[in-house]
Amino acid sequence: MSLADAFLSPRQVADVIGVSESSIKRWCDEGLLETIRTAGGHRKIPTGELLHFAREQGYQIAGVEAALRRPASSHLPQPYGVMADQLAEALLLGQSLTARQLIFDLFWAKHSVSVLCDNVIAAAFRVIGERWSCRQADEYQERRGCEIILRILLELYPYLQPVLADRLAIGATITGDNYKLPSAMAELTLRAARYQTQNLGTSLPIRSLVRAVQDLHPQIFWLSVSHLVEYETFIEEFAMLAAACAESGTVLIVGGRALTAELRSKLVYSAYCDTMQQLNALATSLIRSPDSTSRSESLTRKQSFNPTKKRGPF
Amino acid sequence: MSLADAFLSPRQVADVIGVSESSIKRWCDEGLLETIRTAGGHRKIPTGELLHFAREQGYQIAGVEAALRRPASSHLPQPYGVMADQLAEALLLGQSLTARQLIFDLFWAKHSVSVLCDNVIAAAFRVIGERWSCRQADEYQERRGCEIILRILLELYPYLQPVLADRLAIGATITGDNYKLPSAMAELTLRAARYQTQNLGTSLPIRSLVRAVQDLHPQIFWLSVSHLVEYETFIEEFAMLAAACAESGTVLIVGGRALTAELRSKLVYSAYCDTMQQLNALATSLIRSPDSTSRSESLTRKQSFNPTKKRGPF
DNA sequence: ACAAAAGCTCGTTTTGACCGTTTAGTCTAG
DNA sequence: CTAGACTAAACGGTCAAAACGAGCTTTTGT
Repeated sequence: MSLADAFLSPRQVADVIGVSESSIKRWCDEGLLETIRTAGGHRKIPTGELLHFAREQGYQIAGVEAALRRPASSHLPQPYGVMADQLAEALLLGQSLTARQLIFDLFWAKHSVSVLCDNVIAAAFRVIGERWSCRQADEYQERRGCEIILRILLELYPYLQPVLADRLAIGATITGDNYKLPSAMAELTLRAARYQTQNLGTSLPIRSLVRAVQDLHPQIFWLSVSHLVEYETFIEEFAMLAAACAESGTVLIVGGRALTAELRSKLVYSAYCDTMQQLNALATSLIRSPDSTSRSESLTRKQSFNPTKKRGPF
Repeated sequence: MSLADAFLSPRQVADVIGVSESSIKRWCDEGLLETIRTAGGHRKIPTGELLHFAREQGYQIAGVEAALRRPASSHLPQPYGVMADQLAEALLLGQSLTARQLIFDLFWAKHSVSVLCDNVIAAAFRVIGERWSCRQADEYQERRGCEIILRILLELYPYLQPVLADRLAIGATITGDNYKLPSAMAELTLRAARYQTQNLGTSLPIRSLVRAVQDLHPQIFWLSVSHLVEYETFIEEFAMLAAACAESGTVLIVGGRALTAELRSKLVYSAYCDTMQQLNALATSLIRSPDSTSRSESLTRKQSFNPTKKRGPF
């Protein structure tokens, strides 16, 4: 557990995934595994990179991982709708292991986290929402399912590629909005896009978010608005947040089902995202063209990332 | 972070970049790392030089702060107060790695999770609360710290003893109470006491909690009440929950700073816990004498687990 | 059969563990 | 407040184990 495990030698990596040391070295040199070199020229592989590589190549990692995701489950690529239904079922019943298996199988099958969030997790919660409105599910079942998913999402982090230096994204939800899941998915998506992330939590006053932007100067600020209590004050205070973001060169990305088109017309922001895939596309494009984060342009040019009318997970 | 971190020992540098102390010393002597020598001949590496070297070699040093925390100069078990202060500091600065290292160090040193929750985590948040009331800390810092701790606590689960069969504990917070941390600590404590746990989440209507008890028939139901909005209806609805617990032979354990002595006098429950250590003692005693959960006795005999007046973490 | 990928060999270089000795820092007694 | 005692950590040096690179052999997949 100590930090000493941050880097591994080729021998260690070879043992873990069960190939020869030579292969590891070759792969390192070919760039399949991101490695650093010691002063003397020895390769060092960051543990995170190993986990990412293992998923990429489909290698099973000896030990805990193998037990966690036994290949027993069906390898047939089921359509997302079916997976979402299965996940919804498992979550309603509180079967956290089944849910985890399901998510990990998909993740291991190299589905991107943004796709996973949109097509499976958000979809599952839409199913759960329908059941709930039909009185076929109780509130505690939905909430328990939410807690389960939140934990599973956290378990994915170690398998993501290492973060890029100087790429910070922070985010939160506003006062009165206690929906953790959309914000958690946004965080995961941005982390998968190699941003270092800090989740400030739910139900924070915009006043405090402004200070966070001023203190941390993130490249991205995500704001998830699933529930809105004070319409007027929100519009007012949101302007302060936008101003702070403009000031620090931060891209302000908003999302959430409480942001109706009518409300959005009264807000100034950098981008609106309906889905995690849009968020992913946006985050990736920002890395490729870092100049678009320049102070002068970040808030003036609204980006449109809303091609579909399908209700998003935010 | 203490100020005296201008210079590092070879050991510290070795920990940060993940090589042996010998290598660091060799590199120093070869001039790859510029070093100062003390009068007695010990090497001292300026932090700036380390950062420069790491950048040169491509090392990602995420855990500088964490490693810098090591020099504590003595393996003497620091008093909990000091640890709590250090943890509060790290959390306020958003240094998740430092916080994690700190918690894990204590955990590895075989401190029980309940002690850890009470004397370090809860204590740290009291410190943060004081800072906040003195305007020395912002709300987002407190909330970010809370998110960080929640994740660290989740990381501990894999290291706990397996659960005992047929020992289920579920819990939640009531509508309007969005304090996740006390409930999360309660869950961890019960899990450490070998209960299978299900956290239903925050801000749930008691009506739904009743249904959860009826559906799941847990041995324990924990209810954390940190914030109370509707005093009267709470008293009323709580009686329903107590009745449901009595019905299913569930031990109803309550806690939280919103439960004043005056309010408690109007409630019927199995036990009130001020601290996680009390909760732990209670949970353990229930396993040893499972007959005490029998339907007839569970709610009639109130247990007193409140020997101190110290404000608890609930 | 054949090309590409994986694994192996070998002489050289780097690393990390070991160990007896010295320094730094803390604690206690005068 | 200083002196001496004591412990943890750093020192220097040695040496076996491990990693390096380059070229060669075996396996795999079509």
